[in-house]
Amino acid sequence: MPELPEVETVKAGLNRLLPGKVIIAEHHDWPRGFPNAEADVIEFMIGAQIMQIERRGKSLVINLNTGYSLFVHLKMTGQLVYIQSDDVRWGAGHPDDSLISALPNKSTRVTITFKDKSKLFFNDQRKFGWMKLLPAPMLEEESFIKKLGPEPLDPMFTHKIFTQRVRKRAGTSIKAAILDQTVLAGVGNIYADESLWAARIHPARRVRDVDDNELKQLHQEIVGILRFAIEKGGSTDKNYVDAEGRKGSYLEFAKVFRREGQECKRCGRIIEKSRVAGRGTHTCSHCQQFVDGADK
DNA sequence: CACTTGACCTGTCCGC
DNA sequence: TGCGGACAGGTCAAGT
Repeated sequence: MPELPEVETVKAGLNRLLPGKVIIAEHHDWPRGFPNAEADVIEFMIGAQIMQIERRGKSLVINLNTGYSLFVHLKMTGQLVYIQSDDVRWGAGHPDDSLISALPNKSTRVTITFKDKSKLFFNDQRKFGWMKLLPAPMLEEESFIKKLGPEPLDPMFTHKIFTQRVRKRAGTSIKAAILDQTVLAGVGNIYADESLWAARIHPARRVRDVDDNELKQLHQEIVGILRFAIEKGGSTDKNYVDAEGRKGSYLEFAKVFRREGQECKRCGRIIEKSRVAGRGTHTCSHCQQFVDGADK
């Protein structure tokens, strides 16, 4: 569920909290959550100082002063939560209005302890997320990063670049095309549905049946919605929290996502839920007409 | 090669 | 109340 706005929010929080911290210990109990955590690798993070944290698509890069970086993907239910040593949520079980009451909890996969006794917890209920410790040159060689498309919020990402890249997926649905991380990096199910509603494009339409003006509009909506979602701290559907355990509020402003059965804010018709590109998909059947191409 | 589907997981919800 | 199954959706591998 963490998509670009959520990961960007986590990144900003970590950048306020972590730089300068010195790692003194690492603990993990889910091997696939930290697949290269052998002792001779971990030694490159023990004693290391945290530098800047970066984001690429939906993944995070926590740079260390040893030349190594922690490469993290939160996938669907991953969280990176930082807790001061005197925080009541740390093991005390004091419920509050955040989603995090006590840490570590049963979803905690990795715990990183700093010299000042504060901790960073990597929690992941569904165990799809992972982190890897890699030297900078290997990070650039990671096929996952190499294949990622452009960053939507980069000023260089114009509607012309967007159109050119989306058109390479002519035979697939427009929703599948914008979810493809090699076309552009960072859009997931929530913002795909929201952008397509805003641009009045039915998600199941083939790319070849969507005209250039529509793609230009879609590009504008994607960029605008991602920026707005970052302002709102991202979307919390079930699990997502930022680096301090706080929920995001974008879904209060969502027009279609998880709003099936409600009235469309533009035309008043009922929002429907269907399945497109293998994902739950929310549309207004009036605002987003499904038009099949005249060919075939 | 282009594209779709299933696997990876756990927690929740729904019908019986 | 319990149980089976569907569903949630990011990414990769396997299948068509």
